[in-house]
Amino acid sequence: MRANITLKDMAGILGVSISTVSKALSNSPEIGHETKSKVNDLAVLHKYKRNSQAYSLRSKKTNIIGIVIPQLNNEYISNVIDGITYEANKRDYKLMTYQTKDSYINEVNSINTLNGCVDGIIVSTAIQTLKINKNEHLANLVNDKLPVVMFDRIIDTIECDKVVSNYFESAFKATADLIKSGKRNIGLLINPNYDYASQLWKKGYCKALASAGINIKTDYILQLEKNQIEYHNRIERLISSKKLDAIISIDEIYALEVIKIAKQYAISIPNELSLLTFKGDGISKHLSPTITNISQNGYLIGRRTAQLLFNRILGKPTEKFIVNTVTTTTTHRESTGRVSQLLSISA
Amino acid sequence: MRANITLKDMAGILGVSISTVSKALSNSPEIGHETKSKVNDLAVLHKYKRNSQAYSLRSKKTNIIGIVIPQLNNEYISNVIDGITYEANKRDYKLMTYQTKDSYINEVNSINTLNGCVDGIIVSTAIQTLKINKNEHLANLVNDKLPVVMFDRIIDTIECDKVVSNYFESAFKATADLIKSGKRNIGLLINPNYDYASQLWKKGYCKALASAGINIKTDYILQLEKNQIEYHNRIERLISSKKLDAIISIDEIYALEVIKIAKQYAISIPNELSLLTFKGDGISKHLSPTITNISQNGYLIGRRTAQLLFNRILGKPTEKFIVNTVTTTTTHRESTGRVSQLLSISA
DNA sequence: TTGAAAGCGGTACCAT
DNA sequence: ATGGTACCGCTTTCAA
Repeated sequence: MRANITLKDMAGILGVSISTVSKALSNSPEIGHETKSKVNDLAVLHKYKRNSQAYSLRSKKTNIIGIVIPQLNNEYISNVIDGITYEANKRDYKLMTYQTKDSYINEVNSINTLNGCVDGIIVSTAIQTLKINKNEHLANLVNDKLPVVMFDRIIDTIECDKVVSNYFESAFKATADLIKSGKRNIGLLINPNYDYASQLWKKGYCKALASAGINIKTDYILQLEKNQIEYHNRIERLISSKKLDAIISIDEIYALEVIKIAKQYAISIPNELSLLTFKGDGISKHLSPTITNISQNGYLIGRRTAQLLFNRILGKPTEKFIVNTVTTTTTHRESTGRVSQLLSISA
Repeated sequence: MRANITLKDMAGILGVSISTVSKALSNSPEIGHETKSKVNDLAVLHKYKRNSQAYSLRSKKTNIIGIVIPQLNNEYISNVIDGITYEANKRDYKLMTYQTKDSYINEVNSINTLNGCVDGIIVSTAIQTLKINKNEHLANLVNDKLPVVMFDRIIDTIECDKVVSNYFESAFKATADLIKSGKRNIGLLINPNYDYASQLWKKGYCKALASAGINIKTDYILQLEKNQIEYHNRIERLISSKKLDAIISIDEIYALEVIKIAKQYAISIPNELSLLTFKGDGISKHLSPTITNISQNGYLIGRRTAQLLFNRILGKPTEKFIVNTVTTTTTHRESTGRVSQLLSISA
């Protein structure tokens, strides 16, 4: 830790008291113009930076917010963090970011590390946490009155502000568009029910089919888990049956699997099989065929999430907790050629 | 910031002095067994956590290290951070991670935010910083005697420890393997010379060609920039000339571009064109064809980098700065079918 | 308008 | 073995 110049040093140099220097720097009306400019000049000259530890100790604020997310490995989360960073910088707050790699124990450890040294925490919970359904670590934060905001992978029972995407509507529209373009046998690749988004994707998908009078075939819905090896086989079985004319994937990796398997079985995308994916903003446009994708506006989600958190940290405490929904953006690409043509949207 | 129990509180409860409590908790030999266990029990009961601000103020250490990297959006960097996290947790250090999105001004801001509130900084510098060749923000850290370690995107003139991959050897071996399998017209997609790794890739590639007595064709070497739109056209021109029988790409996105263009020109990978990529650990195995890739061991790089940093922070100061090289791992996949068969390696 | 002093929560030296 | 005290750098109340 670098030894910066302190208020005491500056007071010594200028022959005034520490309190005078402190007040001058915070532009207190108590201090005369002359003194203020003397102090400010010296501060600039010596690149004075307030010691954040001392300030925190005194003020009981750390000016740090914690972020706990499953993985740092994609374009979307990178944008979320960018959005959070923007809001944090604006308020002179710093960030501590931890990834859990979707492990419960990592999540608990990260939360514990953060608790006590941050003014608020942003969480998108690990798959494993959802799966085993243990939330005390998060409930404790709320009990401790530490402001918490969850996004994406939220937990209903935790009482805090939340930011999500319009999963239901996205799935409904994606499905309805496919139906409009003549598809009737649409596969759905989602996560198990413990995943909040997947539940809503399923509902939106089912609603769209029902609205069109199409029977829901449960074997067209695959609730997959990435750490189970057989997920590949399940997708392969579904595709090789050749019953489908479209597939909606909630996950980019599953979509890549679909492309690989389709190629293997000489099924042409999009001629025989349309494909559309959630997530995958980073690579969808670089693949061949380019893949239509529904992307979450990560940057905006990050900003909203941070704004809600700062409202709790700095602001007027609102009574009710808010669930803020950010809309997704669909980018039509080659993998749904007919759909895109019909809707005459392109990108 | 949650109000935790303090030493003073505990001293009050137990009717002993603050110093006694402090010493008991740090297991000082000065304190009697009885007192120690009384104090420890109470600490556990009330979940005592040392106030890190107060500790930092006193000790002049923040127990935080800063990380400044270009982007958080890939598997590799996620693993690097995992490695750093492991070493940091071991020493009870916390992390502040900032991404620059490859912008110089973001990098300067991140560094400045971090300087003064961390005990050391790990940097992989932004493309723009390399391009405009401005380093004062990093040189200043070194001058301030703040421990710095750079990895991957390093800057030679900054005097600090560094961790890199064996770029030269990787490129040499990749090229030599392709030559061994009969390829003679090998394209190379790299970044401009300001990128340290690209320079070495080019050298390794040239050396391998020279060793095999193959003339180096400079128009087979494309030094691309992602933010320039024409990078796609340059790749397309190179591939559509149909002069190549193999391509080595230093970047995953360029490799995806190659696949797309090859498909467009009905050039079969790997039959007519072998493809091999650096980076891309996340998706190479999910594409079709699966892509042979040379991956950097992100986790290990993270650990080494952190170890070097902690040596400087905590340890015996070594005189000389170290450049630590971590070897890459080649995973042979479909995109270099013949090469992989010849070398009888698989994955 | 300026300054003295207390205190935030620890640590460590020096007494007892 | 235990306690008193000074101090880390800053903010803030109260006094001058």
